[in-house]
Amino acid sequence: MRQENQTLIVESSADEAEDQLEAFLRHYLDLNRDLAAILDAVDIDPFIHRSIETFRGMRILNQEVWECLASFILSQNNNVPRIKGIIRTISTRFGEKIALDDLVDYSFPTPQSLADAGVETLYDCGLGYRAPYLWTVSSTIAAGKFDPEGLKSRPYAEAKQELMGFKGIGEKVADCICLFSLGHVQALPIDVWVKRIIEQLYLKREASIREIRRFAEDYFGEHLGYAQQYLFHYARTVGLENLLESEG
DNA sequence: CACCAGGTAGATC
DNA sequence: GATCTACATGGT
Repeated sequence: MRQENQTLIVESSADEAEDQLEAFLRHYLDLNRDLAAILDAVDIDPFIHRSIETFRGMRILNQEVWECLASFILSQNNNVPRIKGIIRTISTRFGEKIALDDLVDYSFPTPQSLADAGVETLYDCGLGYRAPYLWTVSSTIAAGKFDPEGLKSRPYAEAKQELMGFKGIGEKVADCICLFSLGHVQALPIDVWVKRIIEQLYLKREASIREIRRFAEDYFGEHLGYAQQYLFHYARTVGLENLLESEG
């Protein structure tokens, strides 16, 4: 998939009809959402203004629920390169091989394949203490006792609560799943970065998770998740210090 | 050898 | 509820 100016060019080895592939991609890339309206609504101060100015067009993907859920369980108290490495490892070991011309890659493993692999094998992939978390959810899904895709029909608060029922899924990971795979743009995953951003840019002091959430919900409103994404991306790629300077 | 990384569970007050 | 700590692993 590549973009040339205003055109997206897609090549696929799947045997789907063209219009189905297009419909899928429109949803996956969140193109059906009125981004301009959202950015307009959250563009309320110099910090987020600069983030929007710099990254206008960035959208939040609607990832597959299972892949998103599993990936964010692995993300807890972990760094991005290692998270990527672990996902790469389990995909190579338990996913399906996918080929397009001379490109070869592996799909994200199914719940069943991870359930079959067993906890010990997952430890071997370097998951650390997250191994039993991932294995348990995998097994529950494989046994038909939980349907991740079924969460799509539920309101934000319900989906979040159900997700938090699993060991290894706390508030932050649940919010990631809600935002990145269920389309709930009011969800706010508060990780160390979001905490830092709200504290340094807005509150000018240390604050608890509860305080951060209360402030951000009140301040940004219903499109909180998108506001977060623009600030987060600016802080991580350009730098939080650069945002601080954009005041006034 | 400390400290950190897209946190969470369990214990405790 | 708010606060404290252990937790696997790999990188500075």
